[in-house]
Formats: sequence, C-alpha cells, structure tokens
Amino acid sequence: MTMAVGTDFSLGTVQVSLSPRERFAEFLQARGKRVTRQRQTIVDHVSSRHEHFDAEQLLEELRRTPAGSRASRPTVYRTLAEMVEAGLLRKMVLDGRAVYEHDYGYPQHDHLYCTGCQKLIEFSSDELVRIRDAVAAQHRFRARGHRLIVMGLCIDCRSARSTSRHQDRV
Amino acid sequence: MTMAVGTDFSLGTVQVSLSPRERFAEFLQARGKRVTRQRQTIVDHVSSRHEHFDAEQLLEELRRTPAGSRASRPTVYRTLAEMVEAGLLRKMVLDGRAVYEHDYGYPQHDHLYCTGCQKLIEFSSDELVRIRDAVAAQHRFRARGHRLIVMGLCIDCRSARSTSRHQDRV
DNA sequence: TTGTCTGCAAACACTTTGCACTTTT
DNA sequence: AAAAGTGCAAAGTGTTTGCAGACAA
Repeated sequence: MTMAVGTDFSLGTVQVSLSPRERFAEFLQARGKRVTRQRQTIVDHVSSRHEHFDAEQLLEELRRTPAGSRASRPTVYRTLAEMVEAGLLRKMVLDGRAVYEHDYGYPQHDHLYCTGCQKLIEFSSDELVRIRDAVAAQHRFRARGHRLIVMGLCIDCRSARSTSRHQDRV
Repeated sequence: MTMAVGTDFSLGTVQVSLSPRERFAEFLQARGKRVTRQRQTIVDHVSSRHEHFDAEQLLEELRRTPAGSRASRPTVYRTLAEMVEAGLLRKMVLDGRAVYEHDYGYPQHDHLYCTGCQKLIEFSSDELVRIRDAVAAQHRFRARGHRLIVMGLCIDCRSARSTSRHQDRV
C-alpha cells in the first residue's frame, strides 16, 4: 500500500498530512534519535510495500536491493519497533512470529485469518467497537485498543478441505 | 476440534458429563495413545487449577509435587498440545509465550487485557459473535472461531499511570 | 566532537526434536 | 513382546543485546 506524499486526508479519526518518511523523521528528531540511511531505507521500502509482512521477509527484500540501502537484521528489528512506536506500523502475532501492517492514515480494522492458506482479509465494524466499549465500561476497564482475529476458511480453501488438519494458531 | 464421544451437551452453556480426566483418557484411547502416569498427573493438576497459566509455570508447579508425579519439560509441552487438541484447553499467545486456559465445559469468551498489570478479565458477548458471523458471511468466509483481546487499563491500574509506557503486546 | 547507530556475534526465551530407555497395552 | 511415551541433551525459531567501530548532528 503506497502512501501519497503530502496528502491531507482524514480517515475515521486519523489526520494525515506527512509522508511516512517525514512522519518518521519527525518522530525520531523529537526524541533525539538520528535519521540514518538505514532507517530511511526501511521506512521507504516498507511504505512502498503491500500490506502484511514480517521481519525476515523485509530483511530478505532488502538484501536484493542496491548495496548501499541494506540494513542488518538487528537494525531491521530495531527500526520496526520504532515504527510501531511512531504509529506507522501495527504489529500482530501470528503463528508465533510478528507480522506488521501499515497503520498510518488507515482506519482501524480487524482480520479474517484463513487457516487454510494463511491469508488475511481485513474488515472493520463500528458495531464491533461499540460493543467493545460497552463491555469494557461494564468492567470499569478503559479500552485503548483491541485485536480481533476471526479464524476459519476462506472461500478458496473451503473446497478441497477434508483431509488436512486445521490448527488454531494465533 | 474433536467432539466428545458420549458426552452430552447443549450449546450456549456447555453441559459436561465427563471429568476432564475421563475426557482426556477417552481422547487418548480413541487415537491409540496411552494413558500414562505423566499425562494423568498433568490433566489432574491442570484441572484443579485456576484459570490462566503457561507451560513454564505448570512445570514449576509440578516440580514441587511428590516425586512420582513429575513430568519433564518436553512431556509437559507435548501433553498441553494434546489437551488443546482434545478440547480441554484453549491456547493463546500473550507477550510471545503461550498461555492456556480451561476450555472444557466453559462457555466461549474473550478477554480484557490490562497492559498495566497483565491481568486478564473474561467476558462474553453474544452480540459479538453475531457480528463476527455477519462479517464473515459478507466475505464468504466460514468462521470457525475467533480471538478477541481488548487492551487497556483496569480500574486498579488507572490511578498511578502517567509515566510508564504501555506496550501493545499480543 | 559528541553521542547515537550499526553490524557482528553471541545470547535469549520459548518450544521442539533425536534417540536410547522405560512403560503401557 | 510390541508399540508408544519419556527424559535428556541438543537443536530450532524468532528476536534481542553487548560492544567496538562508523556516522549523523
């Protein structure tokens, strides 16, 4: 998913007017952190990328990139964590490893996770949030966010599925 | 998930007629697996236990038990996996490690997770399931189950919270 | 220059596996 | 006796850390 540079739009509640790269630079500067070549490479690469990925995948992709723009495994992990802190990425855990997706300028959403092909389908539901908040209130709990994964089979996998075992992994 | 042989239950609030130990023995026998001392120790201990725990915790508790009833780490892990298969336990991943809770004779539910004190509060909502199924249907997806964790702060932690950083871990 | 960042290698936490021996059936 | 289970030690994952040299500010 590509983020437009210099756009100004609002989705749900989030107001976006900086490119991810700019937003990240701002975040770093605000904390006395430095805008290094590696960090820029990573934000840029991630921003020009499709939805979901994990650290190893990203690392692999960077490896195929011009020599100057590479980053080591530790740097990738460190930078992903910073991007999550900066609100650029959202992290979730699937099958034991962390999966990231864009979270900058995107409305909150949840996922349908196909246990057949590991596909993630996004959806969002205001009603869901309404219920979440109602339940939280009942328990005198202040909800800051949530994570919902609906497991099951997508239409493609529903056909030839009878032998294989479906595991509950999340 | 395997359905019990000879159990008697009704949906909504599940009715159970076998003890966890019996249920597990049945499950094992049905698969030509053996009812060993270790497996019995583990089911019994887990069944007499409170809600949420992880493998290391269980292992630790078993260590304090009469010599004859211990089980090694690999056996604990193997048995927990079997109990999940047998529908006795539910597994979820929090902060990178697997957490188990009872799933036999318990109605389906979700959790409020306090990022302040790591407390888990259970709740359940029929409305939620209704929405889940509606959304799944819209995407021609067959929902088999879901996992919802609402993150936030419990009432106890809401007081002295201003300095510390709350992390999104799930 | 000064202090942060990077990459390497090593350490990590949690979980799984290979294998010889023990136990259930 | 035959087959499956156990424990040990070792190997795996995915991720994090200590540290010396490299580099932004």
